[in-house]
Amino acid sequence: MNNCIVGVVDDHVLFAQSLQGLINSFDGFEVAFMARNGNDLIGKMSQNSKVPDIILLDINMPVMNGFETLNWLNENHPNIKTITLSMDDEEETIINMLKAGSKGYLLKDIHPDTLHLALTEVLHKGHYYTDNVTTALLRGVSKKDEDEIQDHFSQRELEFMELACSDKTYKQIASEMCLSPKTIDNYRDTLFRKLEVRSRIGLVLYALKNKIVIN
Amino acid sequence: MNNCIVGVVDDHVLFAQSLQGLINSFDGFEVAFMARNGNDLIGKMSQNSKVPDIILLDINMPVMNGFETLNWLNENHPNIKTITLSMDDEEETIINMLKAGSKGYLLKDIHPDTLHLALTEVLHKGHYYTDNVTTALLRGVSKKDEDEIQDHFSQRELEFMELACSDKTYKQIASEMCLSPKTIDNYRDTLFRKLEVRSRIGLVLYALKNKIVIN
DNA sequence: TAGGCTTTGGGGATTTTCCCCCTATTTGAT
DNA sequence: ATCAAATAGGGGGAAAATCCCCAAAGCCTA
Repeated sequence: MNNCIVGVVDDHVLFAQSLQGLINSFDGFEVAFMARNGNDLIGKMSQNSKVPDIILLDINMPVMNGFETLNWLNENHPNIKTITLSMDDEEETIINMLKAGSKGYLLKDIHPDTLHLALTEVLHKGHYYTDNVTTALLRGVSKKDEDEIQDHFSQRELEFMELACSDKTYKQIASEMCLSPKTIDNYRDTLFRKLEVRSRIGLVLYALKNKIVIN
Repeated sequence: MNNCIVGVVDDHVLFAQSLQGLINSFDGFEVAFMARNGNDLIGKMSQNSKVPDIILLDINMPVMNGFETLNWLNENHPNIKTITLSMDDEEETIINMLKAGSKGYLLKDIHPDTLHLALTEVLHKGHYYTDNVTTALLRGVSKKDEDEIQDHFSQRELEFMELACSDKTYKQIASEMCLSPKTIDNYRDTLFRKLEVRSRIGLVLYALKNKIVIN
């Protein structure tokens, strides 16, 4: 059985080197090469004959960051599985990396055993998702906090927004809200200005993106 | 230290009873009551003085199903944590239960140890998300498979749909696609009929819901 | 009690969208 | 070789949406 080849892409030399030592100590894993950013990786990938099975990828790197690197890998080496290894636990960052196909998202302060487990799982099952990943994804599907929404929109505006996110004309919305179409005109205009959009489509996209209305 | 009180809501008597036996055998857990569906639960909750900490909830039940029951619990007993226990591993079902606030989603054929772990984690951390949950959520944020999309829409239609999901007029879209506005009219009409929608909003909602265009 | 916000409504004009109708070329499949 | 799509385009009209303007009642707060 051959070793699982791992690549490390991180601009923090000290961290990357200790990571290499750690991974080489894992049975069945070996670090084939290290790169300081995406550009460096591209260079090393074209020279090196050993294509890695798994790449550990930092996000914040100069020249070419982790997100760009991941997209390049998807295009050029779709079979390589990547695990993001970052200090950033911003929800949006996590989701962006997952959307781009990262097979795992680990914070840098995890226990070495977790890294070992992650590598093993990604190698055999194809992915390893920790709690932070699921939590981020979960917030992505659920409605924003009512209180937070109500700081920015009145009750009536919210009702209108909800109905605007549907295949209905304003006339129909007006009658559902028991209002004159002219009043609906008014809510629309107010929201357009408030959200700086120029069309109902813009309004709908805003409402969905910000989880004010759930699709 | 008091035992963690567990409620079981499931219409399969045999399963519910063996589940009760299993949970009672776990150290620190005890089943306080069982209900055959949501309605039954509501009745028992009003009589029983012992409010459970955790409720194990089946989805497919007569009279009042798991989803409705979960929403009732959210309204009336927001502190009770629920774990869904179902045979259905449909992605949409999973996501709906999670949106409604289920703290875990287990398939009925899991190992007893997993149930024990789930109960313990939900009690202490507030949630227990297995791989099936994360996978379902992940598919919810990522674009549908290109091949599958292309079975239903032509390349040009997809380009148009992408642009239609933005705060732009058809005139602007036409010029971005280097087409006459009349041609855009045509793509719109074709898609409206194909998707059975009556407005651009409907088109946008379809594209987003079906992950054809990612927001 | 004055100012501000929400809610409600209207006038009027301009665009945009929607919904039919129609033609023609190209390309791929049967 | 023909038929079915995809692609491109057009005419014309009705309906909706957009974008200004404005007024007034109600309600809360400083």
